[in-house]
Amino acid sequence: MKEIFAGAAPPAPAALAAKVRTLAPSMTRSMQRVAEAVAGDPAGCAALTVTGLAELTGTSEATVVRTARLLGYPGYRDLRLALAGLAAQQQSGRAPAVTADIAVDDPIADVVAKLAFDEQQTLADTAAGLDTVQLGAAVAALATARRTEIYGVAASGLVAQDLAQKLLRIGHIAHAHSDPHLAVTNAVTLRAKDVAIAITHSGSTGDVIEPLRVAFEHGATTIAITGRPDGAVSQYADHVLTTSTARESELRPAAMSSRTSQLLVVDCLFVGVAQRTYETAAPALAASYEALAHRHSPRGAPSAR
Amino acid sequence: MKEIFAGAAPPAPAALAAKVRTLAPSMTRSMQRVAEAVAGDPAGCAALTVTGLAELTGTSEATVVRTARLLGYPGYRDLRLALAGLAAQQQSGRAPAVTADIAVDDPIADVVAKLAFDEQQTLADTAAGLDTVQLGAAVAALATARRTEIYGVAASGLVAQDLAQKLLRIGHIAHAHSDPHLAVTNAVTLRAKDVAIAITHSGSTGDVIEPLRVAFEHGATTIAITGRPDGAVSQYADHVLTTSTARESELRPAAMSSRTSQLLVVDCLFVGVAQRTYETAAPALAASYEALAHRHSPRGAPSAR
DNA sequence: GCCCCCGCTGAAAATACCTTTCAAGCGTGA
DNA sequence: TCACGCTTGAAAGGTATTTTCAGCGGGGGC
Repeated sequence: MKEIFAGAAPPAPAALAAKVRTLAPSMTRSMQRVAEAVAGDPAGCAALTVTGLAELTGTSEATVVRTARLLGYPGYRDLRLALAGLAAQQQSGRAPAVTADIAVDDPIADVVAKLAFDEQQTLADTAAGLDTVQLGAAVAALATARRTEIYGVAASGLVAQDLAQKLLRIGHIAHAHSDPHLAVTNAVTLRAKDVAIAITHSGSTGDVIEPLRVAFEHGATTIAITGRPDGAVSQYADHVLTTSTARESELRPAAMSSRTSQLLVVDCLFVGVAQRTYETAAPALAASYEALAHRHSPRGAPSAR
Repeated sequence: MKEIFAGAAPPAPAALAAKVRTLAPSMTRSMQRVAEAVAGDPAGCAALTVTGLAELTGTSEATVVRTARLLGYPGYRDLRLALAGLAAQQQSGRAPAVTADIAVDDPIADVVAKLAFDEQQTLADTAAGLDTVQLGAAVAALATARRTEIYGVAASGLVAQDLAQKLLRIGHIAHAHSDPHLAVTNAVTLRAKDVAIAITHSGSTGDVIEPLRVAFEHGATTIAITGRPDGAVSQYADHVLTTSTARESELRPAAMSSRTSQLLVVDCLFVGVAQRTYETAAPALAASYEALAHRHSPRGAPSAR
């Protein structure tokens, strides 16, 4: 896992707020205080030295440096540079206005606006935080895979199915599994050149980790799509793709934004694979479209208004 | 000199290139070399230490510091921070290239950016085009429904399942159907006070329209979620919720953006229902969360590194 | 034409800042 | 209750930045 992180995370430019949210759960109390200060006032913190930030957050220099490391920077110096960049970006217009939580008595129009905004934010965070090297490697593995098995339960199960559906449409052998027992028995049959993908927001869903572990130990290439790259699932993943974590609330379960984030990652995988296998993918897409045409009413497309 | 500058010039944020040009005439040869390097490649210079920049420009540390002072910063450290900010601004500035279609040879990073942007656009369009009156009526029907049946096939089938999962979590009786035959036989059993929802992007998917028609004729309240409000499905829908239609391309099937749009609508329905039934929904959500806790490894986050 | 003065320049010392180490404190599970 | 392991901050250690200072080169006066 060490190696994964070492190779994976070049300093993040704008994805800092997202990264803080992603990693916050795995932080200690003092580190969270530092991370919070940093995410809350990038400009202000960029002006401070290690000692200054340590005093501001009531911690020590060592803790500040540790936090910087956890966020993926070599040290505080580099975090500070990124902070300055972030501050400049925020300054120049697109200020990420903090959206209020959805309340019980919000009118329906507000609900629509808030949900749409939150999901847009989630997409931006995910795109910013996605490691394109890992993504590229995952795409390469998928493009040359003999077959692909995807494991996910509950909300992540739907994402798994979505990916399977798409890959099938471009002629790839792919299947999604929601049943943990069947998933494990399926994983046993995997070999090198096969690909296994686990999708879990928490990174610690046993029912999904287990099949990935089995696949990993049988020599398959394994990919984890998770909101917690430091979670247990990453142990058995050759490639880790990180989804963003938005704050949740009572009326807005985590499943909602994690799903949005996961779907974006899955779409990226799909498009990547389609690009790499364009010769076969393009005709396959066209053919599947053709095959479904008769399922729609004869005048399938009523004239546009 | 110290005092003069300290009082006079607050650090310049983005006007650095201009400042370099303005002050260039008053600079000595070595300082000009430094200033030139800094103005020419802010990002590159931001990555260098004093010593590095001195070597790069063939000068000494002292000269670099002097140049920084002349540009209005207390020292090189602060110039470097400003440089990082400038680099970040330039970076984020050249973003609007993402509106183009995804091409076969796009690098993976572009794919991520374009997909994220497109989906954000889809969300905005959907939110803008959603009829809150219809939405409110649909929510009202769902909130008081005895049970809810949701019909959708292929990609829309996953959206149907997503909604069913969510409604179940707050104690509503909901079920999603992908099998057209079972869907029809299920629709036959519906009565008044039951709700049927059809999800179809094209608005003309026979396999989904048929069960909705049956439900409609049996007196259930019917809702259509479709990208074509003038399509055949609307005939049998008491409430029509319109999803947005983004342009598609060879590598970006319509299913992708329609799914994003449909999910937003479904989330709005869910949150609306949760609001209206808050008394029972909140405890139910908490309980389902609790019930799943043991499915995750005891300590979700192994210690860092 | 030669010499002296002035200011630019870089090497090295001095300082500030960042990083690492280590032992004490604290919470946690047995 | 005790022991263990993780978290934490103080202080040592190292690196980057700043300052100092002496050398050097050019330009003008004699």
